[in-house]
Amino acid sequence: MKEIEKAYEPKKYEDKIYSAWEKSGFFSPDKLKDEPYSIMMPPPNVTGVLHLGHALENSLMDVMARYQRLRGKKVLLLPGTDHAAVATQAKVEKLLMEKGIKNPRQELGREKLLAEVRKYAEGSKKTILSQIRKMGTSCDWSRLAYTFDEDRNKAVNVIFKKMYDDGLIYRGFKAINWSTKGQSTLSDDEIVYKERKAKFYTFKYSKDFPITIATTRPETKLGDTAVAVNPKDPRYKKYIGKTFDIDFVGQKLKLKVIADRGVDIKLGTGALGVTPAHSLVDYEMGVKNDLEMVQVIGEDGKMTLEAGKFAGMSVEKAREEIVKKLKKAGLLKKEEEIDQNVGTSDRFGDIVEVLPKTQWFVAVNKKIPGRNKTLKELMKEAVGKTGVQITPKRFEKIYFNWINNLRDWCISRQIYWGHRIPVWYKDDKIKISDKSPGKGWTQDTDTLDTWFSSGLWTFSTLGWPLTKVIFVRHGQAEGNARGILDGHNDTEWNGLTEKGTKQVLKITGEIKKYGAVKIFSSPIKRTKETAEIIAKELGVEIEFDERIREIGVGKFQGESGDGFTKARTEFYNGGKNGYKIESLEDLEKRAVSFLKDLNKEYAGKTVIVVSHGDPIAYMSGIAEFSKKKIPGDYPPTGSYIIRGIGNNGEVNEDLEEFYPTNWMQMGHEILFFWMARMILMSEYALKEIPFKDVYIHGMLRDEKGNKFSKSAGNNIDPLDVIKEYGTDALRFSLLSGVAPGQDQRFYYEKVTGARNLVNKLWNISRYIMTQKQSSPSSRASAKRESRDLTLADRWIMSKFNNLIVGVTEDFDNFRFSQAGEKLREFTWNDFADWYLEISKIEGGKEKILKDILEKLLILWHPFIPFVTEAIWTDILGKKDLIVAEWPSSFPPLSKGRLGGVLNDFEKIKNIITKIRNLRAENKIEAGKIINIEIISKDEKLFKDNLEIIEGLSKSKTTLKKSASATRIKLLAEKQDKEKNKICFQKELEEKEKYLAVLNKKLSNKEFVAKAPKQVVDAEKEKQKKTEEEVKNIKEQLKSV
RNA sequence: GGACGCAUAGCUCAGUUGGUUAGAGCGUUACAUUGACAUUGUAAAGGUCCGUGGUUCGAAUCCACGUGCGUCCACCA
Repeated sequence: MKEIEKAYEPKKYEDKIYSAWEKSGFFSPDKLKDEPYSIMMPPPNVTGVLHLGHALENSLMDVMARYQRLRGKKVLLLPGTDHAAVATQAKVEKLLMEKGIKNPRQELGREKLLAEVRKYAEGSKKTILSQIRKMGTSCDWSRLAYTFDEDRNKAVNVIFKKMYDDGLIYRGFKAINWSTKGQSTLSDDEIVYKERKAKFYTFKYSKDFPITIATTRPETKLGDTAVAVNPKDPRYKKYIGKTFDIDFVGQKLKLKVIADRGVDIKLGTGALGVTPAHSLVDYEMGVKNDLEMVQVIGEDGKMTLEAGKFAGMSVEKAREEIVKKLKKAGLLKKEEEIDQNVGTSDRFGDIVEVLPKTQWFVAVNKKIPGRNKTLKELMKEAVGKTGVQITPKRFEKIYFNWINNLRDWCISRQIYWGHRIPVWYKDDKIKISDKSPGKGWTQDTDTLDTWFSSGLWTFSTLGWPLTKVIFVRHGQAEGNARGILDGHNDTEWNGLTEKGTKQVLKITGEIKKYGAVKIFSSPIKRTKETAEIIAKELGVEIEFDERIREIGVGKFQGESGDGFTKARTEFYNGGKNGYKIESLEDLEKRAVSFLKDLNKEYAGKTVIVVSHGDPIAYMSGIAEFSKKKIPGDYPPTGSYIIRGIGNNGEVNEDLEEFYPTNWMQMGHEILFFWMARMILMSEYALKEIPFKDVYIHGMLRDEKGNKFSKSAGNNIDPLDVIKEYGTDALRFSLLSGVAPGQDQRFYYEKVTGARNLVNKLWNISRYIMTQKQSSPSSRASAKRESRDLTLADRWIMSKFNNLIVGVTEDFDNFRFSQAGEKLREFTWNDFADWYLEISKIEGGKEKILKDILEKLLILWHPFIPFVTEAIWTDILGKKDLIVAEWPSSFPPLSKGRLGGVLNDFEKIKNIITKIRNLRAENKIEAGKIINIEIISKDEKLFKDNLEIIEGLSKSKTTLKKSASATRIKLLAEKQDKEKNKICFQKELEEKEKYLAVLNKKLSNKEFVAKAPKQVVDAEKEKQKKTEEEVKNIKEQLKSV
């Protein structure tokens, strides 16, 4: 065996191991079998590099993916990135501005700016992907996706059209959130509220208006069209319904007094000015009361012409002026300072104005045609009992709370970077299309909210929108019955037989439920007849298409037997022998062209394709055409195969196989942005939940508990941590000592601890594998090799068995931290500190040690993949740890003996610890062998394990049988009597106190009567034991 | 205004459905160390589980109220 380094050196292994993993193919589910298990990576924004939060996410996903893979699942962990529309454009614009381009949008124009953003995004993407690799994430790179690539764009366009057709996406002139700095709309969720001081003005619009109102924004009052009061308010009842023409600081206003139950009688003056154009709440009141909208603030953040003489002023300036005028006119009643939450743009940072604008919205309160439910209702139903499970559960409440407050979602943005809204205009006509419908049409200039495409992530990554195709092979024809080879020509033996007709009727009944919208058929007689039967039964239209006809068999037409084989051979040889037979390539060409067209037109829908043996075998992928062997698998006549057909005409089984996804992890800050939208889109498009389980993790903070942020300058690059401590150490430190949903602090001591642990495991392995065959340190061990298992053996096996069960349970319940804790405890304490030390004494344990080590590495692998792999291959010389078999139990110990073994071994451990303790208390030098006498009723147990006791406590021990519990005597040593006495007294005190507690408990009649019997018995047991111990210590005390 | 979370050893945090003499890691103290590992070993010290009530045979755990910190949401005019 080659030399193994004393310490594990991550740098030497990690990159090498990662590329070996990639090469192995096990990152892809295509090489795995059995039950599918899927996790979608939350795609990081291409706004920069990954931070520690991403490192945490990668660790979480990967620990789960690897665990499931080891459990034998067919795991898909799908990687990707997010174009992050506003975030990315805002970032690039900022960079450009720093370079001196004052207004990038104006100066560069759409195309040039887009090119800049794309360049930045691509660079960022590259960095991010390499960082994900560094984290050891075992994702399937062959399925890498990007929210802004072609396939995802198609998904966006398809769903946009579907929602538009269903009336769920509409265009409307409404009050929306506007970022002046970003020159774009924002959804309600993109607003960050910041607390600030504001002046709260109480005033009258004019002398002749009877109601006093209060506001922090007098300038918006120029756009007021109503005053709202509570219908129950006696002060204002008489005015409700009346309209007043008034003069407000020189501006003519027409104010209607309206009643609204939402108005708080006690707040302010109990009346408020309603500005439908500049407040979302007022807007809703406006809709209810049919109020006019007067826009006094413009998109540039300045007062509009509607604001009369204030036009052109900034909002702040107008406010100042108005207050001045009110004061002068004696209309200002009160001016007080209050704390106010002001909405700001999360990406641009400026204060968000509300103003009216024509935008695109998703209607959340409108019934979906044919489903009699609103999107909001779908979202509500999807979470909880039978739907999505959220860990920890409390986030369900937060989710529902959000849903209840949900308004229509504004999805159009005025920025350039993002999916262009697939809407075209010509005069007053509107068309939804991904490309120009023709001359004179212009596309909407807006782009979509980034969360619109993120919402599709769980299924747009799996090939959606697929066309569901039911490939039907025609029913039995004359030719089939007679064994005659039929090409694509119509011949006299081409019609369906009676049996054929029956076959078709039968399958028609079966495929009815899929709701196909169209039948495509080969025009040849046997398929035509088949298609017609189906069409009649289902009432669906047929379209004949030459591209799915049977292959041309040239001169073999009408042959049977031998000709059949010849024709097939020729088909795969590409018709080289001059028979003029169609080749596989020919078929491929026309079939793929057909399927591509199909997917363009019927994405998201189901169609029936009636065709023949060869084309169906090819199109459905049941035969291995690539190997150019004559396919053995044919669909029999009158049978059908259902397949999803993807963008490139390929068979796509991913959606079928991996949806809904099994598990998703995310931070709580993204719950509404993302989780809610994914649920919305998935329930709407697929009528399914996007994932079965969501695991919410907390936010990472720095060692002081502050958020990581650029401005605070406390950012930590995960790569720096990896460089110094290794990926495994970083991963384990992020996953241990945390509870789901709870924020966690990152500090280096924790990483060091994890690094030490990794190294410990390395050295345990090194020791076990480099041990010379049996080097017993004492006399008896040579004999033992062939003997039965010792107590220590049985103990470690029981412990290990418990570990397997416990860790498995923890993983299954997403208790990663606890699984890690258990593993650490076993590895370091039980296995290394006790068992390994015992093995040095008892000897002959090579096999047990190796067995446990191997299985232990498997248990550890999800957490610390690199070091376990390094040990597995380099030290153990084994292969493919990544798909090793997760241990179920180890080894077969009868349950009855288990408890006894653990108990007995505890006694041994106790004795050893006590002796060590005695040594320390009496300051006996470490190497010295001391003489001990143990007097105990467990004398036999100690005798059987005397070697261990003596070896681990460095003592020479004599045993004496007694009826009572265990006593230890230190012989022939000058003992520190006083100290010993104090020691014993202290112990005695403790024990007596405990005994008193037990006595009290057991003398409580109610306890004995009402507590479960097990509990009472356990307490009695403890009482008995403690009584003995007390007696014992008392005796020892005497002898000191 | 509503909701949620946190408060456990000097520090950072675990603690699944109420049944332990309340745990871990780091730190601290003492001792040890050239054969797996100083990224180590052995031993020890260290807690009124925020407070007050309640439910219960039994509460760190459930309930109510209070205190301090944090987060989210909202028609905060």
